[in-house]
Amino acid sequence: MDKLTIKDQARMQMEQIERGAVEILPRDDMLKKLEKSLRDQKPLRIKLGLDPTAPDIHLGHTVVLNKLRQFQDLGHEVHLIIGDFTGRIGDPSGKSETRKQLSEEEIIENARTYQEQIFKVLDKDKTMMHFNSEWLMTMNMIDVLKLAGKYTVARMMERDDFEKRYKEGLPIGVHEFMYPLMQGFDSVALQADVELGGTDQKFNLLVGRHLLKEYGFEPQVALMMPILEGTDGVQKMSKSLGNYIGVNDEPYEMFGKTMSITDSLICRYFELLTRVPAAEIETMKNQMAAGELNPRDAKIRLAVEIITTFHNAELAVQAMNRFKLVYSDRDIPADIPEIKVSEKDVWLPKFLSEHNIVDTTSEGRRMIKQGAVKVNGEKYVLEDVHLETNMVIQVGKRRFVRII
RNA sequence: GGAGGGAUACCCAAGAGGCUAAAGGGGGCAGACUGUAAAUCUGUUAGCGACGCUUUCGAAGGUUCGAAUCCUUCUCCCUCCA
Repeated sequence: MDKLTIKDQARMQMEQIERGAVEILPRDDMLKKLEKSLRDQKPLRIKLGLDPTAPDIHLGHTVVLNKLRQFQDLGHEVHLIIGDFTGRIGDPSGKSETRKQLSEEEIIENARTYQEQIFKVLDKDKTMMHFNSEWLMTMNMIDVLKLAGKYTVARMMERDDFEKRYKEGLPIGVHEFMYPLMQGFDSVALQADVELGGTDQKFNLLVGRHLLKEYGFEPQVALMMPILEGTDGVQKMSKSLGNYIGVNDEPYEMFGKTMSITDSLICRYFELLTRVPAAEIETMKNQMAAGELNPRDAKIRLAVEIITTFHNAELAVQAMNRFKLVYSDRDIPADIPEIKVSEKDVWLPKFLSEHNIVDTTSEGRRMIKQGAVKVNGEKYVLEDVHLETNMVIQVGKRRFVRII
């Protein structure tokens, strides 16, 4: 192992870097940068920009974070940029409408929450944090115009979402044109070697590459990771769509959400979210196709892997057991919320809404009418109920309370 | 600056004075089924101690026995022309 040439080492790094990546632009530059880094014994500067809009990180974000972690393990430097300044504009990427602008307090709070979660994946000691207000805030109008002059409206309009919005008659704020330029300027400020992003970031990443050149630096390489589909299997995972699994979700919540993904997503999740070797994933895929492996069991394993990563193995097993109890055995879990009552004879819809088991009394009535309510495991169709100590009320499959 | 067009529930989208708490689709929730919070099918999807009442069709006024629908003003968006 001592006699590996620099080219060989670079190739080995490249192989790891390419795993899971959708596109590396340009690939040759990546390889050259790796070689140079090895030769000069100087780590590459890997950049990732974060828009502090949603404070909660979900598994979709971790796809890119995992890749960053890989770079760290290969000895490179990770630079995270909290877009505290750009967050005030809102990234137009993949949006059919203009984003809300954030207040300063929101941004600070979100950035703080971000950091807490990010280090579940990244190595804190090898990560550098920046706020892009550091350099964007101090620019004056001349600097801004100079920056704006580096790109043309026509090229800006090439961007998929701008074009689409324009055609569909949806508004595009002029300030939104500045977003890719500012993100690109972040790369200039950092002199980034590589910038990571989802495939939706392609345009922004390439603008960064262009700007580095314009400002007389070595252009960055753009590395794009796939966008993870949410639990619905159709749209990308996002908090606003509600199809996400958050890294801060409780183990049981994570388990359930993982079990709710569509079967066709199982292998993809394994590939992008776990460290299960590719060969093993391939085997599972074949077994499922052949009917030898129940997709449910594959999902159980997936859920355990995910919870182990973000919590620990013990909690993962607990969550699994609870899930099996509730769904496979149709039983009542042990640790359900308890409600202390003084009144014994209650109107159930009101009771359920008062204790946040349903949102409104109307919904409560609906649930009863639909046969979704069970008392001590028996279907309950009346609206009035006489409560007793230790009585268990269930609404739907996963909402339980115990009366004490 | 001028001329047209538009805003409907969580989202998309019908409706053009009473039959509209508002079609249809998506999403959500529930039931059945099972292999699971998968797939499929079915139901349901403003609130209220409720065969009634209250709020809801960009906002505010007005016409009318009666308005999402007609009128006025305002806000926001789009298109074309400058």
